[in-house]
Amino acid sequence: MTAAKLLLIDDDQELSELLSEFLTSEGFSLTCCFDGITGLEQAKTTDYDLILLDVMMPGLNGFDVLKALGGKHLTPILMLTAKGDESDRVLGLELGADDYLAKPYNPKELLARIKAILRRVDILTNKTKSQPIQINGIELSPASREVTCLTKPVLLTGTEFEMLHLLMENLDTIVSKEMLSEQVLNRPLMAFDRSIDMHISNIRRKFQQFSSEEKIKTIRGVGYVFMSGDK
Amino acid sequence: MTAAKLLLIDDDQELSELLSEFLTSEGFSLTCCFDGITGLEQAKTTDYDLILLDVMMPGLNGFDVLKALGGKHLTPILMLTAKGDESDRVLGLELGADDYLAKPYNPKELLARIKAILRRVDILTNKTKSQPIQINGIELSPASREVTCLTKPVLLTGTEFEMLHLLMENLDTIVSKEMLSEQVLNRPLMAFDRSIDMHISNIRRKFQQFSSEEKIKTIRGVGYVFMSGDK
DNA sequence: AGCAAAGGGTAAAGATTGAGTAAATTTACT
DNA sequence: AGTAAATTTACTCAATCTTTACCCTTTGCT
Repeated sequence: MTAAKLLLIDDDQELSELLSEFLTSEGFSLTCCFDGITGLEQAKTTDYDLILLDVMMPGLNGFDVLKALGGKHLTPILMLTAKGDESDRVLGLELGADDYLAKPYNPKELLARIKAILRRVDILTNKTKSQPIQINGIELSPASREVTCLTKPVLLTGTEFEMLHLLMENLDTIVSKEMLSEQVLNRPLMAFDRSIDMHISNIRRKFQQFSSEEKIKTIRGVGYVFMSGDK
Repeated sequence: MTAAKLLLIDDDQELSELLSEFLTSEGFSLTCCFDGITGLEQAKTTDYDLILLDVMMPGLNGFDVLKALGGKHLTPILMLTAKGDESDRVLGLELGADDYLAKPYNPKELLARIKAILRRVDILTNKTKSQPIQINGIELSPASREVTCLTKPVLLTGTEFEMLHLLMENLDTIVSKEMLSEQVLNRPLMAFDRSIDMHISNIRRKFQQFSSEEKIKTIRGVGYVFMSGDK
């Protein structure tokens, strides 16, 4: 696994320094913010693997940041606090934190908890990616990278396969062009990039001979949806 | 969400009883095992959403169970222990536990931690899509960008969809033209801009064939309201 | 009531944007 | 080098968004 990107939000610069050194030596890449506002800004603009969030901060405190991020942020959050207060812990977890560690903490335990969270994320995001998907006569098997339509094989290129896979994983849910570009082509979507359109076009063509009904619906200005079609 | 299935592995029957009662009252479905071997057996044969695992048990202890389950079990594990020993916690987390709570614990905190883990799993397996909105026979699904009126599809353009979405989210609440312009068209409202009026007009027209009653009410000089209509 | 002014409804025209795709080019792999 | 795949180019066309224009309704004033 490539170095996980962590975001540390803590007003204690000295402690941050120490922690930064420790975690960097453990192979993480760490960004530090010393107040809630810049921390929140960072969290919203950059995609981190995990956020370490101190509760006690002047201005925007940890709970405020948690609230501002909303309940469904994708990035896991580990809260740090000087208080050992239990109701505090409960509140943090209810607001959307994933774990809670009281200061002063053992760096080893912090490390272990960070790893535990990242491992869970890793397991869960890889799990779905290996199970075959069957929808409406189309079967896609990630393990063998084969796709069949009504049991007959459909020969897709690697990118076409991944694109179809991502769409089928998100059945009846829009997958934006940005998402397709980032997840499949591994680069941000650029203006006037017609590459995705091309691949979609090719996928559609390869399926045409088997079935006339269009499974991949275009959502103009947004992306594409793989439709289950049972309406 | 349907009731999460939990597995409790703890040799302390009395405590298990209490915990079982508490968690059941919180809407979980709980299975108890009183030793490591049966616990391991259960964990392997049935698909639980979360395992609560006591460390101190005669025979196979919590760590042994953890090891036996292997590093990449899909089910998250929360360990419970009488010891507050840090190295113990670190060991547990390294062996694949997702969280660690020392006895005696506050039931509220346990509950919060259980929920935090389940929420993380939920987010990562992305079952938490943006929820469809249903009002008065009209259903709007943000995920697939589809709108139906009395189960029949209504074909809206992107802007029309977003405008209706914003109005339906603010049921019975006025949405100003300024708001509509900024949120949907991404620009400040200008004098003599009739664009919003046009879109509203088009939305109304597309719904006319299904129902005569007007859902979108005009508030002269201010904006529009989507009416729940039950008065 | 009468009137003027402002705001909204909407058809139609015009402008703009985004998608489809053939073909050419580049890239990546053998 | 040879080949398959991916990307870019270039062009068309269709969807859809905006503007215009005209009419109707409401509001507020005398």
